[in-house]
Amino acid sequence: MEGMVEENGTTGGAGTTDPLASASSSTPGSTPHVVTSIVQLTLPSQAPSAQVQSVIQPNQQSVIQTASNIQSVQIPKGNVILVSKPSSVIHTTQGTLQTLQIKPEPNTLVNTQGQSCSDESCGSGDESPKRKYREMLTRRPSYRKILNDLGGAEIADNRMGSRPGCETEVSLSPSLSFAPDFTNDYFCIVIPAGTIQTDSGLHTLAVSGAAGGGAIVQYAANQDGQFYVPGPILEDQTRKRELRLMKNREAARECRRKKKEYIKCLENRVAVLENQNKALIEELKTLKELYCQQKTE
DNA sequence: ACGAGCAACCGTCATGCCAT
DNA sequence: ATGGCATGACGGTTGCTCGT
Repeated sequence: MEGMVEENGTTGGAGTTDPLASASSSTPGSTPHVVTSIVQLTLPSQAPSAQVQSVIQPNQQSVIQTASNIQSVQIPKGNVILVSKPSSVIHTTQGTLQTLQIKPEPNTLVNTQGQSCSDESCGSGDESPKRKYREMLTRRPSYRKILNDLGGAEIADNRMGSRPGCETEVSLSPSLSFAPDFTNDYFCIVIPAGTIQTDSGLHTLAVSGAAGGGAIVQYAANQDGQFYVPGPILEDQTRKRELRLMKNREAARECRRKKKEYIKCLENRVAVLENQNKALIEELKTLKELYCQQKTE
């Protein structure tokens, strides 16, 4: 296990990396005990030039390293991961999910635990068609749960800044929506006439949907049949909704970013395992030949 | 040029999970 | 119990490719 020949794939920028292709297109070395291979890995939100390489070594170690600012992480199970980007999730050849937390000094030890991927059951008494349809679909374990199972990898809190221009639409019920008019300090015309039956005076209206969170809105009706909602109350609820939508928007962005990273790491793990498999097959072949030679002598 | 098909991305909603 | 966060699902938009 002394000789080392490397195979090195090439890749484009972060958006065009295909670790699977780069891994499968390579060929193992011809030296009998060579089981080292390099698979390129590009982590999301890195500069295109910041490529990452994954190396399988004879003792089945897995090494992932970037082109710059290399930090090494020794993993007890015989995996070595070199990364320069925090909050990355790496699958190693051991079949375990590795979560990485980069610390200032190199050779940082990271946790190595198995990944639990048990499905969640989602029973519910709600029998709405949409709910039924949703229940038909399987729900993956959340990335947060996976990370928690792994011992709590810290995801960098690099959220993007908020964007202006949120909607002002407020949903009152599945069939009602309106655009508040804040030119009036006290009441806004909110609902077309005829959508709700009412008598005169002030009424209360339950705001439905996750956005509203079951809030109660007071409203009044005029002779034209138009409904009014007290401005300050509506303004407050609209502000809360906008805040929530904004936060959720950013959360969705972050979630997608993590998901992409997770998928890339899975793809790279496939590439690593393929290379490892290839190398082991090669080694087995060599040992068989050696055995046959000795047998014939 | 134009429409269909597709993939990527985004915002929103619904809901599970966790901390308090 | 409740609020906040994370994420799956859904629908819409946009850009690209390809066939006509």
